[in-house]
Formats: sequence, C-alpha cells, structure tokens
Amino acid sequence: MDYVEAVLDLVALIPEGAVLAYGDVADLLGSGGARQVGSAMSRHGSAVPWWRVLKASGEAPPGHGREALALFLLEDTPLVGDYADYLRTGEGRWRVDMTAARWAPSAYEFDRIDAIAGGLDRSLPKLSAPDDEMTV
DNA sequence: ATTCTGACTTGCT
DNA sequence: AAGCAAGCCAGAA
Repeated sequence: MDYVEAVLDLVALIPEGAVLAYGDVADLLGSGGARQVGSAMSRHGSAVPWWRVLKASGEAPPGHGREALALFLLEDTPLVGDYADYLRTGEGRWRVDMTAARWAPSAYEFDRIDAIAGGLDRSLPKLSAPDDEMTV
C-alpha cells in the first residue's frame, strides 16, 4: 500500500460534520507531513470526502471554497464567519470551527487508523534487515 | 547530489 | 485578523 492509498483510506473514515487538517492526517498516519497529504488529496482525492480535510486554520482547500461550503452546510459542520455573504457576493470570509469540528476518533476508529498506518511501511527495498542489532 | 514545487504550518508582525 | 517568512516532507527534474 502506498502513501496515497493510506491517506484516502483514512479520509474515508472521517464522519459527516467532522474534519481533519492536512497535518492531522499526517500525524495519525505517523508518516509524511501536511504537504504530502495535500499533494495526495489534490491528485487523488476526488473519490473520497475531500472537503473534510482542510488547512489547520479551517480554510477550505484553494479553489474549492464554494463547493466545500455547500457541503459543510449540508452536514452541519460548525462554521465561523460570514458565509452568507460569501454565498451571495463571494466577498465574505468564513472558516470551519476547527475546535468544534476536528474529528476525535473513537477507540475502534483509532484501531482502524492504526491498521492503515501499519500497512504503510512494507516496501523499503534498500536497507537490509539489520538482524537484531540496533546501534543506538 | 541539488534545486524546485506544492490542496501545509507556525510564529511573528 | 491578515500577511509574511521560515520550516517542513517527498517526489520529480
């Protein structure tokens, strides 16, 4: 399984009305960084609930504000700011209320996340297994 | 090996 | 609250 698959699998678990920042996804996966997640989402996120993954500030991914907002309203995702104006004139500023909307995985969900993260490593062609020696 | 690029983050004005 | 500079991670050139 490659990084992109892991990201998509994880994103698919985020429930309605909840969100995760790019950095959160990377942390849960225990690998890569926010930029890797963003990159993966921009190229392969169309099949999963991509709007539930956004910047740490709560802003929707660049170029998708309009579409994301519509979905957030449908899902009753906690928002802050003036999205009414944004809808009407495109002028207002709004964001997701990260404090309230950030997903807090249940113990079960957390296990599933762990499973995804665990299936990540397997292909490291280089670096033959150093037996049981670790050289701390 | 080096440089560049990007749906990122944080800290400091 | 909004901009900006640096830091950060990996893949591609």
